[in-house]
Amino acid sequence: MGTHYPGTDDEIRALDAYVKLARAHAAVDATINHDLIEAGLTVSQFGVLEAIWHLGPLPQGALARKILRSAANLTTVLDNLARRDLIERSRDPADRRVVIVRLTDAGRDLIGPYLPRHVRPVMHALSALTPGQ
Amino acid sequence: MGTHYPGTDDEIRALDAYVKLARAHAAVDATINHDLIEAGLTVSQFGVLEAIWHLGPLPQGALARKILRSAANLTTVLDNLARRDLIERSRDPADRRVVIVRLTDAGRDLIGPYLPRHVRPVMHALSALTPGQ
DNA sequence: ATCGATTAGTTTGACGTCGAACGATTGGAG
DNA sequence: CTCCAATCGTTCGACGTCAAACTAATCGAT
Repeated sequence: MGTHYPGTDDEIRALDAYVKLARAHAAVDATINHDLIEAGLTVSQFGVLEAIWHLGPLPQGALARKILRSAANLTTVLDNLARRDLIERSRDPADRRVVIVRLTDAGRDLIGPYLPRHVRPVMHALSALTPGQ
Repeated sequence: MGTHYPGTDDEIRALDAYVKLARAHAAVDATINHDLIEAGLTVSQFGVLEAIWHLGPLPQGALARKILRSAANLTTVLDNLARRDLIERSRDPADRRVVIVRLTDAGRDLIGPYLPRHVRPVMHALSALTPGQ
């Protein structure tokens, strides 16, 4: 974003820290993204699959909080996963407002073997970074 | 995203660090976003206005690199700013491929007085955060 | 002078993201 | 039992974001 604000030393330090933080996150995210794209997944999609892989079928609301997204957004992300038959949705019989999200076999096949492979790029991106921070 | 990966200590530490980084960035960004929304600006729009406020009229490409966005994306962001008459675009007579972006009077009126007010929330978000990091 | 390679921006298509408004369902107060 | 408020998820509208394909313009080598 550029730090051209002519403020006090404190202000300049704060902006600097923010820019560093943003860049660090962007750098790691870029690596992760690149890694995920090869599996045909976005970060949010991966988050969903990872969550239900480890925790089992979940209500949509819990899932949204888990991956830090809005309920509205999760609807979209799940639509895209469901279109590829990686997840399926079903009403909770006990409370018919609730939608339970579960992995399909195809989803399990995709995310299961992928998890171990995914960790390495994350570690690499971080190790290339944390010294500077 | 949740750290449920059952890996080595190193892997768990790396994922932890990543999650912390992501959350830190999200937290600061949320505060900044909230602050900007009151001015009716997105982060990218703010970045554009801030850049040309400090640096003067810029070619679109330079602007894209400055705010770390793709050229395609900048086209969209500038469209939205131009629709509100906050910036204007003109061809560079010396190289007619180049589009020069400049602030309008309305843009200057909006961003000029806003800059000092904008710094405070950033500092506040950061100071509430950096101890944990 | 010409033609191919390069560069600046735009368009297109796909996905993400949110807030606000909305329909369906549930649970509680009376 | 009835009705109203709260909750869950979807829809809608607006914006952001990128890669890839494209147009226009420029530059360079022949």
